[in-house]
Amino acid sequence: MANQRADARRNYERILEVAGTVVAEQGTQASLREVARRAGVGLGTLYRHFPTREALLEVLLRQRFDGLADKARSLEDSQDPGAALEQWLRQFLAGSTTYRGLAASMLATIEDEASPLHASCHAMREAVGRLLTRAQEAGRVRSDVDRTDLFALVSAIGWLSDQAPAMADRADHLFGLVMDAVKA
Amino acid sequence: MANQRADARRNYERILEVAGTVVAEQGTQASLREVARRAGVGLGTLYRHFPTREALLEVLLRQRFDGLADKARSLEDSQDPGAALEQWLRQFLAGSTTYRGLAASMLATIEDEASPLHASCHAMREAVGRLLTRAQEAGRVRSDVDRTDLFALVSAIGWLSDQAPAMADRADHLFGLVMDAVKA
DNA sequence: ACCTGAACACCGTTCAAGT
DNA sequence: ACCTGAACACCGTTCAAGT
Repeated sequence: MANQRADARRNYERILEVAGTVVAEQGTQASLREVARRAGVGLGTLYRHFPTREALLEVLLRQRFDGLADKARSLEDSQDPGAALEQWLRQFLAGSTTYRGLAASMLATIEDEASPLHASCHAMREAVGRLLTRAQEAGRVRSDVDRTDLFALVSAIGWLSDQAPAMADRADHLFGLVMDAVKA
Repeated sequence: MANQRADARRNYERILEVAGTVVAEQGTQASLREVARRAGVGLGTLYRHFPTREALLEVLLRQRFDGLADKARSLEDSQDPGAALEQWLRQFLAGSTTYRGLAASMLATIEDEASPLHASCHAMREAVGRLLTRAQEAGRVRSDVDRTDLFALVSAIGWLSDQAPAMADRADHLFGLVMDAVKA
């Protein structure tokens, strides 16, 4: 990392920066060719740094997961565990609708034990697990619901928001329904 | 329709038949080139009969919607309106997980007033609307839930099933949670 | 070490040329 | 009237050639 050539490091950073922009514009299916083009870099250079599209997306996702993990930890002291969990899930939903395909990418990464982001996800999963356990112990959430159910249902609402503006408009309502489903 | 050339009609039927197979194998994103190839037809012929991928999928979807509309009508006489609605939604879910991308296509078509399948969808929507109203009048379903909420939530579970085997494995459980969400 | 872009094998879509 | 496939403009991915 530290001992790589300066141009290589610059290219890496530049690709990531441009990828962030292009993915925000076009979603996770954005053209990698266009990323290379706009980064002013050869196509091979992009592939050298990020062998797969996943590898590129994963780096973009890492900050997102770390931020969500921090948020979960900061909510652990809340006096109202039910509200704390709901607040965190709402933040997760908001984050997963930033661009098209993100909800699917996040869900895939969360459930992928082999992902390079496993450490980062693990921290987030653990923190959310504690929020969930506390909410369940307070009798606010059904005991037959686990973390994965929550990630799945909220990601699904994120996906719905991608499908049509009419769906995005009722995302709040659907989120409310799902929260009611989960409550004890 | 009736006065078209015999070869044209044969091609139309052949393309549809092959498209059904290929889409079942590869999902809604299947290569149209491969459909034409396997149908033994020029690429231009496929485009002449089906100007867009949507046009092709729509024909494949039509039978599905008609079948679901029939099913809804047959459930209208049930003594248990809550169970009838749930049974129909379960069938909708089963149907929407037949191949990858189907849940998204169905949801898009249902919500698209301009679709050529509008008539077909309309019949289904009306029938489901009656099932829903009866369930609500029987006090079994929340009054703040509409048809679109149901289509959205169940399609979302269909989408989840596409994302990973682990999700497909818990589709029943998630369906149960959503049903509880919707109940009065 | 690292970068570059041509090369390959695919797409979707259009349209001139055929029958 | 309809069919065909070459042509065009894109992809993702690899890799020989350069610095």
